[in-house]
Amino acid sequence: MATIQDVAKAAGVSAMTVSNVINNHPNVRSATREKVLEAMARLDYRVNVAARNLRKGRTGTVGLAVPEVNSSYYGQLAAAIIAAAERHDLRVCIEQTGASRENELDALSLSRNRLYDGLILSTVGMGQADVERLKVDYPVVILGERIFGGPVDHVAMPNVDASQAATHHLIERGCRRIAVLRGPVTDEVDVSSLRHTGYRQALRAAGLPEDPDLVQTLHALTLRAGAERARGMVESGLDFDGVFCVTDTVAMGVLRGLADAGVRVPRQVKVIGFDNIEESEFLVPSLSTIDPDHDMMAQRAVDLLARRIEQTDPGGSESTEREEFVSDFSVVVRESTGGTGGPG
Amino acid sequence: MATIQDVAKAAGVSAMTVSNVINNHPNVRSATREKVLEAMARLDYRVNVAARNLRKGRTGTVGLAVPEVNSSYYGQLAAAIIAAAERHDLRVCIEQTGASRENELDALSLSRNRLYDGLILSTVGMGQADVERLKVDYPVVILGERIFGGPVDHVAMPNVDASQAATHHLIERGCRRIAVLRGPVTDEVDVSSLRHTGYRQALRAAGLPEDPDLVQTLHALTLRAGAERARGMVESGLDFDGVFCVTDTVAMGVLRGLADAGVRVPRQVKVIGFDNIEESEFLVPSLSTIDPDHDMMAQRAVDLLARRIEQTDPGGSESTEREEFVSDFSVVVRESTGGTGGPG
DNA sequence: TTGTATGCGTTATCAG
DNA sequence: CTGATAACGCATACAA
Repeated sequence: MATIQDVAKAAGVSAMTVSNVINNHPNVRSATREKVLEAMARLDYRVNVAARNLRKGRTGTVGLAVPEVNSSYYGQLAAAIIAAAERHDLRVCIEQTGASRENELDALSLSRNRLYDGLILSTVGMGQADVERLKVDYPVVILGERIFGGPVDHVAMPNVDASQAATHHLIERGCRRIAVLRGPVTDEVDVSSLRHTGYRQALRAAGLPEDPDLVQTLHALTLRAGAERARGMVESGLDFDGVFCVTDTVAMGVLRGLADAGVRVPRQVKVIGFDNIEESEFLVPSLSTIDPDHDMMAQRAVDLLARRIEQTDPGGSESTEREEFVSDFSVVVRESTGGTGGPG
Repeated sequence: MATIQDVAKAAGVSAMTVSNVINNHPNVRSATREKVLEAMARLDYRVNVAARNLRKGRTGTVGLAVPEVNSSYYGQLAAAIIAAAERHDLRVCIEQTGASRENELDALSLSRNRLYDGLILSTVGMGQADVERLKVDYPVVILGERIFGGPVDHVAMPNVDASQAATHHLIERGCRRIAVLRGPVTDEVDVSSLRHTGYRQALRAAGLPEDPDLVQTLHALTLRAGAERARGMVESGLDFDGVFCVTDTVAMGVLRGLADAGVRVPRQVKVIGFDNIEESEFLVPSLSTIDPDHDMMAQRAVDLLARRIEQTDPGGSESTEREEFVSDFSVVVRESTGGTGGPG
């Protein structure tokens, strides 16, 4: 493999000049530049990123720690983040944490030994008690629900408000006995608890009672769990006419489970989810849901991280206050709540 | 940031000894080891991976170039590959190529400037004409359909056989006018052409005519394209009683489109897909499909790549013949072809 | 068992 | 505008 030295020799210049050409420094005569470029092409020169990283103290790569990529939600989030990072000339390396607190702390505390310039961490296992662990000396952006007021930038969804809006939408459509399908109860503030809170607020605002039987706790927010629970709810004779699912994935399972149980959606039961994953529009019936503007969230998370990374530069700008960004949202009305919104 | 030198000073030993401790070399007295570990902990020492990479000429990271991660299929593939890579102590960095030939060649010819020890490349844009470009001096494994007999290891699906089996299944179930929904016709051997071939073989084997009207070419293998085309087929009065979709994503769209058009599946039309993405089981009706054993494919791809990487080591084993691995497959019968296979 | 010296390939500094 | 020198942090011969 040709090095800068080899190129320099071949072009009859110094290594420094080659480096200047590579990095588009202005002070290079175009004749010299030509010579160097020719030599580089001839020797098929490639920069050695490891050497450059060592010298610059920067890798041009950020880590993205998410529970998994093989789910619609995180897959789409990852894609949006990769795209946003590209605009900052950053690569993205994905770490799968499996939603375990240990793995999240791992990704955080090591950040893979400074393999990354910064880390975007989607917290679903860590909690408020771990907030101290966020005090690390490299750029971190938290993407998620479980940590607030931490020492790092934070991008979150409007979970409570949006869930209230979703539930309110069901009420508007005439539902009076609305079930909520949520994840396990922990002592953390997580996606489920926040969205559950929004659900309760909507019931209260409408003067509807909160029936504990209508609170359905799943062991995991999966297709299968949603399907099984929906079937179980019908078979057990539970009286309900609406379902608010804390994720679209669960809602998709619920649609399947209700179909199994012979319940018609939206006629007998209306269903709404949360996330607006791509598939929702194409289900039968198409799924009403909350759209939290993922692209914007991804963009902001990357922008914040990139800013922090720049701040660690020698000539970087002043360190600024920690930022908390909450995305916008909208209610997407489709067939599962009586809308007409199938695809196209 | 503490370096090995700082630790050495703090522990009263040489940098060499610290290095030995870090890398678990045997020849260190345990007393010395303790001292060093204590100093490392006290200074919060982290190895500088850039320096180590430069020194070792190896990064411990492999690239995975796929068209996108925000699709069920590639998301699930990526997850499987990340998991398999972990077993080899390799990190995975995902490059999204957007299915463009240029980006694929890019990922290949640079391999990001030796940022990766090797590359798993899912080819959907490159073609046989680009086979020369695969002659690079670092480990590459091709995952896909469009390149055969190339100079690198190759992991592929049993596209033709499996598609024949899928179509045969429709025939068995009584279909006589079976449409195929495929991607754009190129002059390459790609997913669509191979699976289309399998479809034709099944028709021929059953003595069924090949009606060109039943060959439906989509501009893209997306949910929307599938849905729109299915609707169009019904509205145009096309006579068909079965659909073979070259991917589950398209099939999912088709189920939606047929529902829009008021066509009952499986009663009036039977549908089968290809890939067995996770969602297929939970659709209404659940989707029959081909399961090509993705985990096995991912595992093999990573194993092959890891082997090549080892071979580039100074003390590495002999270079071996290029390998071509074709996965197994099975037909998964669910409701969309009259099976009972809903979830649970 | 531990230490010394050297170089991996690049770029920042500063001198010419 | 170009070049010499040094240093980034680590790991490896080799010496002690």
